[in-house]
Parts: sequence; C-alpha cells; structure tokens
Amino acid sequence: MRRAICLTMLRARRAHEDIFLHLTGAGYIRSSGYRQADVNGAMRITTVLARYLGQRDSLSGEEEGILESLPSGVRRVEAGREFVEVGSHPGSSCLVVSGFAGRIQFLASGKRQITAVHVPGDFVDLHSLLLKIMDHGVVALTDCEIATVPHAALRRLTETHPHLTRLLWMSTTVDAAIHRAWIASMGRRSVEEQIAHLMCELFLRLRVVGKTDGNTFRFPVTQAVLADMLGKSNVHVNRALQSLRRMKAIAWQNQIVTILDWEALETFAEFDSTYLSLHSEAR
Amino acid sequence: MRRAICLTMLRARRAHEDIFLHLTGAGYIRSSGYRQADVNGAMRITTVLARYLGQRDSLSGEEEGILESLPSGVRRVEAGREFVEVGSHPGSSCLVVSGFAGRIQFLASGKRQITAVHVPGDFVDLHSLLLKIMDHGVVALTDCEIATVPHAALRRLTETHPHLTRLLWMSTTVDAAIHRAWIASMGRRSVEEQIAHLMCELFLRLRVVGKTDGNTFRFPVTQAVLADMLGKSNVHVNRALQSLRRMKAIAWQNQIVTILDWEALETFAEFDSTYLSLHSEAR
DNA sequence: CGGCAAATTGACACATCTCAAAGCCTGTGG
DNA sequence: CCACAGGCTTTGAGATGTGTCAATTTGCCG
Repeated sequence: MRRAICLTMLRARRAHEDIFLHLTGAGYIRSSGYRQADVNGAMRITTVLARYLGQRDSLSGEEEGILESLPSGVRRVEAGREFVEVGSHPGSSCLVVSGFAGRIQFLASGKRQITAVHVPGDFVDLHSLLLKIMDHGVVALTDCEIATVPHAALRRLTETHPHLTRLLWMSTTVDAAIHRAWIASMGRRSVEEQIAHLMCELFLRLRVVGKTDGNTFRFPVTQAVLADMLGKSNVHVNRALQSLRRMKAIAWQNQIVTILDWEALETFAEFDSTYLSLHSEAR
Repeated sequence: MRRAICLTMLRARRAHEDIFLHLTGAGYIRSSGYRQADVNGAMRITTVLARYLGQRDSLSGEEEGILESLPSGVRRVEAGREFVEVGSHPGSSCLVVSGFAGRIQFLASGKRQITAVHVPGDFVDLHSLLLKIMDHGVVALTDCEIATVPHAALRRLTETHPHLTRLLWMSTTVDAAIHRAWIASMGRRSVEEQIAHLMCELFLRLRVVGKTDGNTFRFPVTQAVLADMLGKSNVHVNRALQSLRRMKAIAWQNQIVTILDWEALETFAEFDSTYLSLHSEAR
C-alpha cells in the first residue's frame, strides 16, 4: 500500500450519492449559481466542448446548436471520488466541465495507475458509447463539475450528423495519441523529462479551453497523485520535482504551476505538440 | 544508441520503394499467389477486418459487402521498414493483413519506443483519417502484408453508414484501451509481469483472427524489439525472459511463443481481457 | 567450417522503491 | 494568539530494479 492517500480515503466514501445539480432537456434550467459565468449546464457544455472541438475544426452554427441541445445533467463531484466504476456498463458519458478527472486502474497489490488526465472540455469516457464495459474507473482528481450525456442522444447523433460524429471520434483519437505520448515518456524518458513533458501537455490542453493564466495554470493535486500519473513512487517524484525546481524550469506552489521558461522546458522534454492536434482542419 | 538493431538497420533502407502487389477497385484482381489461401486483396480485407469487427458486433451481409468493396491496395513490407512516417499527412490508412506492425516514436538520444503492436485485422493508422498528421511512425516488425484504404472511401463511409462508422470508431477505442493497459503495465508491473500481460494480450488478439495454433503463436521478433515495446533495455528483458522460462509460464523458441499455463500466466499478470472488448454486442 | 545476427553473461553505475522519521503548512479550538 | 492535529512534503538510508558496456556464447546459413 502506498501513496495517494486522498484517493484511498475518498474511495471509501463511495457510499453516499452525488448531488445532481440539475438535469436539463434543452438546457435552460438555471443552475445553483456556483459560478457566475456559468449559467446553466448546457451552456457550459457548449462553451467547453465547442471550444475543444472548435479548436480542431470549424463548427457551423447549426452544429453548435446540436451540441447545445444535447440533454445533459451537471453534477459536482468532490476530489477523490470515483464517479465511474471499472466494470460498469454506463448509460451515459461524462464531460468534464471544471476540475481535473483521471482514469484509474488498480492492481491487487494496492498499486494504482492513472492512465489519463482529463481537463475541462474532455469527454472522459466517451468511448463507453462503443466499448460498453468500463475497463477502468474514472475519478475526480480535484473537485469537479461533470456533465453527463446519455448514450441514446449520442447514438442518435451518430445516425444523423456524420461531421459531428467524426469530431467526437476525433476526440477519442486525440486521447489515444496522448496515451501514446505517455507510453513513450514512461518508457524512454527520465522522470524529470516525463514531468516536464506532462506539464507542457497540460499547459497546452488547458490553454485551449481558457484555463491558463499567462504562463501558469492551477493544478491542485498532491505529489502522490502526480506520482500515480507517472507510474513512479511519491518519494521519487518529490526528488525529481526538486531537481526541476533547481533547473528553474517550472515552479509549483500553492497549487499553481508556473512555466518559467517554455522553450527550455520544451527542449528538455523533447515536446512536440503535434499529437494534440491543436490546429483547425476539415475533419 | 542501443538495441533494435534490425530496426535501425532497416530504417536506413527507407530509400527503396515498396512493391505494390496490386490495387483493386472492387477487389477481384488476382494476387501474386504469395499465399494460396489469400486470393486477392479485398478478400483478405474482408476475412481479416470483418473477423475483427464481427467478433465485436454482428455485421449484416450488406455491411460485409461494403467492406469487401472498399478500394484497397495490398503490398508487402519487409521487416524493419517504416512504411508510414512521423509527421506525414497520409491520404490512406493501413490495415495489417499478415505479420506484425508497430507504432514507433524516436527520441533525440536514439532511444525508441514502440507504443503499439498491431496484428492482422488491425487498422493501424485509421486515426490518421481524423488526426491528419502522424504523431508517430509505423514500422513493420516482421514481414507484413499491408492493405491501404484511401481516406476518401472511409470518409464516404462515415457519411452513409453510421453503424460501420461506429464499428471503425470502436476499433480505435479498443486501441486506446490497449494503450491504457500498457500504461498500467509500464507504471505498476514488474517487467516479468509486463511481459506476461503482453503475451496474454497478444494471444487473445491473435486468436480472434485465427492466428494462433493451440496454445502457441508465431512471434518472429527479436528480444530487442520486445524491449522497445516494453520500454526496457534488451539485457533486462533477456533476464526477465529467463525468469519467466524458469517459472515455466511461457516458452519462446524458434519464433514460437507457447503459453504453458494460461491460468497461471493470467493470474501472475493480473490479466483481465475486458479491455479487448472481445464480446459481441450491439454497438 | 566461417560469418553474422541474436542471445546471454558479468561487472558496475545509476535509477527507483521502500520504510520510517522529520519538517512544514494550514485550519481549528482553546 | 498559541497549541495541536492532520495531511503533505521532504530527508535519509538501505534494498532492488534497470541500464550500460563489452565480452562470450549460441544458432543459423551458406
């Protein structure tokens, strides 16, 4: 048994239910006002998903409307809660509206690996539309707002809107590209390089959805959680972070990551953003 | 610089061109007779792709016809040749008809990581239909036969055949699930367990397309190539293989892998085949 | 039999894990 | 305003895991 105390701890809480904030059909029910900027669930989906997709291809007004009218419930999930369970057969897919979510796999020894990190705009388990059975759990790495879109609606969309279908398909292939980048990092980079690479990736992914501030972004997780993303021990990750700090490449304090020297970091990590498909193209 | 001499070597050969065996529109041009059982390219695609998809959902006769009529050229690629290059902008996607192919990423140090292995029936770079730019190269790990399907035809299919589209989409999400399994293995399993897990995976994937023989399968790659899949050094992999041999879990000689005790291997590797989505379901 | 690629070995350096203790920071109650 | 508890972070020390390099052995092919 090791690290990720917050995950372990909160995993036990699975008993009590999430608070559903609201469930909208056409998306016009007022929210609880948790954030002034976000008026309702559907609006949020449009903002964040359309921004994700719109970065990669242009969306027609009609298509934005379709996304907007997707039925979706938005709920808050507290940090550490596993809100989609391994082996389950979900009837809907989850879109991250705010916060960080992660896909997680457990081994018998109690070890755990976070196989993917998801930021606002990411459709975490869209693949469950096709795979049916979850091969991993999905956990809130920080407090999150999660929108839930029924598979029935998504399936209908695949029958009627080929272009949007291709864009959603694309989003799952971007996830796969990110998986491959992680595999390459885990296999052939030093932990320091691996962390640097991940920070470059997160910075760009967050910037697309407007979640960066200058050269900083909020990353409110513990070193133990980072260690589970990297597949290393928390102690080792701690030492690597100190080394990166000494290099003056990145700072991470008060839950804020600061990229001190983007070019240096990119070079050090051999980061090439191609795999994120951040350019707009007809798809 | 290390291992994978065969890859290094053959990478240099990039100069000379592949031999295109044939290019068929409706798929009835005779092949060179490389294998008696495989009469022509389109037939092969049906056999192997329909078998891949048909394992996961039922295909109507019409759908099989559609697959059959996909324009496709089949070519032979010799072991070690990188037949899709990183950074390229392919106009078609490659389906493995026979042999093993791998996705590969290089680091400046000369290190390389194989981020995925593909067996017959796999649509190696189907994602390039949506991602446009290759974030990795694709290399023949053994002599291969590769069918090439133009993106135009696939795109047309997404406009007219939602169900087949979903199945192709599914195939890319299965790839992603495999990526995640690799991430979990790399992060939290010992090399021995990692190898065991990979062998379980390959065995089942090959069995689906009829490429196993009893409890054995042909795996004609070097230990150095395996090391590049695992993200380890060839020396370390060699020692891990010896250990597995001593455990009498698997044998690997004359390019044939034999699963000596499936249950033991599965238990040892904590292998759970869910992520391969091998069950048939309406998707 | 000679030649070559691949597998294996040995020795040693470096990376990473584990365990346990210590330090630090923050929120809470007195 | 201080003391304390609890969760993180940091440190130290020692055990393992893994990489590197170079030499040796093995197996296959002509």
